[in-house]
Amino acid sequence: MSWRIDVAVQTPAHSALGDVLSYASGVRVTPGALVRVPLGRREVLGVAWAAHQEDAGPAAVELKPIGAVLDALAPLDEAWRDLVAFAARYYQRSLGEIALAALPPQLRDLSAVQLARRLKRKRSDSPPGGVSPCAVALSAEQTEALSRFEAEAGPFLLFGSTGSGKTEVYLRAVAALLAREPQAQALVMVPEINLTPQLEARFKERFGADSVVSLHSGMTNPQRLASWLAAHSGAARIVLGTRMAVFASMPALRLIVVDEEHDPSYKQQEGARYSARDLAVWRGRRESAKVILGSATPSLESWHQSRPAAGDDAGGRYVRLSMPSRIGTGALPRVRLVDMNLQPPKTVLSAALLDAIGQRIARGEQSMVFLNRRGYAPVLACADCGWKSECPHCSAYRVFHKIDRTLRCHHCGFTERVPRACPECGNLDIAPVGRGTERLEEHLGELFAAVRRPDGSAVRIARIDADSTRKQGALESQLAAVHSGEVDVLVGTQMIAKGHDFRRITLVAAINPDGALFSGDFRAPERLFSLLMQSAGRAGRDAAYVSAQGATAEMWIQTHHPQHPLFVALKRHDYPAFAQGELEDRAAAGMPPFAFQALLRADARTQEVAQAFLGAANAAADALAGSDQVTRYPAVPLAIQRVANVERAQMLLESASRAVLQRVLAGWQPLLHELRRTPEGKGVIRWLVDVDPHSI
DNA sequence: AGCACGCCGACT
DNA sequence: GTCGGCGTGCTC
Repeated sequence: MSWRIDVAVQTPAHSALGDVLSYASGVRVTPGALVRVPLGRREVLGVAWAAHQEDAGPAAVELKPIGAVLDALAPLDEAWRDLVAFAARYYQRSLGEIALAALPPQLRDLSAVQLARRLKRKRSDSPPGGVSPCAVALSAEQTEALSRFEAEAGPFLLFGSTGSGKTEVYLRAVAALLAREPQAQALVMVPEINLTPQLEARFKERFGADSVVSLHSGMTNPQRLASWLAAHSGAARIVLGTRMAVFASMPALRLIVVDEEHDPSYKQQEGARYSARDLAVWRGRRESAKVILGSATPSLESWHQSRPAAGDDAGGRYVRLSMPSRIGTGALPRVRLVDMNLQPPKTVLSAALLDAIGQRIARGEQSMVFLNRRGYAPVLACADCGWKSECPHCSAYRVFHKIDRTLRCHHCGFTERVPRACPECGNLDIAPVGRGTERLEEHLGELFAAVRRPDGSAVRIARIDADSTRKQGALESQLAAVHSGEVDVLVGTQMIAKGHDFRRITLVAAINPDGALFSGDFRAPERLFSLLMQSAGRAGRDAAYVSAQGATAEMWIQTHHPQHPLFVALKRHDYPAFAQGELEDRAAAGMPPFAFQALLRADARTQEVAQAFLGAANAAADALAGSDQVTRYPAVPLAIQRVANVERAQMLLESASRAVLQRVLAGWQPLLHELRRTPEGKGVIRWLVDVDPHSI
């Protein structure tokens, strides 16, 4: 008796190979089993997807025999395979690409024997797990949210302001689950690696170190394999991780938490461009696991999808659980708008803001100033001939980093020492234009050089951004310095606005947030509002500290548009008002969440070649059923049109129906593969489809 | 994606 | 005369 086994292997999307490759086997291989199979001249890891019994008689084609079956490991279950299959289909990628990316990288290199040995070693330690009860009393809002969570099916949108105690709700929900069903598993996702350690600590404290494993790209390969195996075997109760964790194999999954669900990092931006938040909701429904999406500023998609009260059928499918109040007495910080139109021209820091920071210094409190631009200045320019520090490989300026006197391209990494004189005309007068965090740090240093702290010492200014935290452990040590009070004024990018609890900060300032108000990206206001709300949440987290100081926590915003509805809503901490306004605009303009989008992008040596491919692709789509219900916009260059000498162009597709858009995309895929072999496809370096794109 | 094959410039 | 550049093509 012989079998044909269909195996998902890592076939790249461009290869136009089928979703699965078929191999011969003398025995049936269980779907979901990990196998090693020959592919070309090498042997690769694959996941058995289906087994077909071959009729006796001559085989149509001679199949290569399957290699080793890694049967020390339980096969990936059907629910997991369904999730992978759905993600592959929805995001227009191959099955194998998603499946293999979802497995720990080390599994690819391990032989069957090595894996068996590893598993034997693992089994020896026995994890006893005890849930330590929590002494903290719940607020009325938390109690209400939890009881509705227990009573209803969800999915739930936990709309809780910063400091309202969302994490405690997650912990209780997990605790209740494990009390009811000790062998159950919960998946908890956070947007960034930086945020895992403190959450991990809280979960381990509550549920025991052995019950919790982490899964994110900052871990070493052996660590990731160990965590993955613990999840897959069911030994781990709680898996805590970043977006990749949505694909963790968890046979007893009953609960999924997506914290800060609005965060853009849940959308993968390269390779398979999936949204871990959306997949989490899909997975929850498929596996009957309850899903909680938590945020103080939900994505407009989730907000639109949620209904405010029980039994209210208006709105969407999500149950909205609101926790508007901060725990304890800490009031939300007062928002102060500085009208920059009334300031002297070229003001960087208004006098009123400087005064407020000075008062904080005098009282021994901390301030945080953020600016979304790292480096010293975004451009270096020649006053004489107009030369600017363009990157020779990208359509962008190289940023001036004063610290090491370099010009660095933030897109391709091209770095050179700053020229002494203008490379065009030899003029020595080349000057930085605009400012980044480095220059802001320097500027603040000058402004406060003469100021003394209460004990007579000099004011201490620190900066946290991607440059200052490049080294391993640098972020942790810099955060620790802020926590221990070694810093008076902290300067940084949005990195400092997310998640970290700075208890002694009583002032947060956004220096120049206006860029996002009128940018071409329709999601920019949503991101700005969320960022400012989160930043405001950094101030005065420690209510006891703030009131003991007699201080008021404040969020300062310098803007040329103080009447902008975004700021008006922010001033009142009124996310619902902001969301309503944005949703009305989106509805009127026929944009998400009222329409569904996809991008086709092409990269080539020249813009013409890239656009010609998109043009041909557009024409090819005419023939597809449903294409009349999909608006196809003309091909345009990307905002940054050239990166590392590659020209990039894209076209947008939009439809009121997700299903129709999906159907068109699915039908398009083979046509796009064919196009590559036509004259219009020659010279295209790569093309890719981005479903539900985040930035367009 | 890998990893081959395949046809043109600077080296022992 | 070879070593090696990366252009094109294939992988059940």
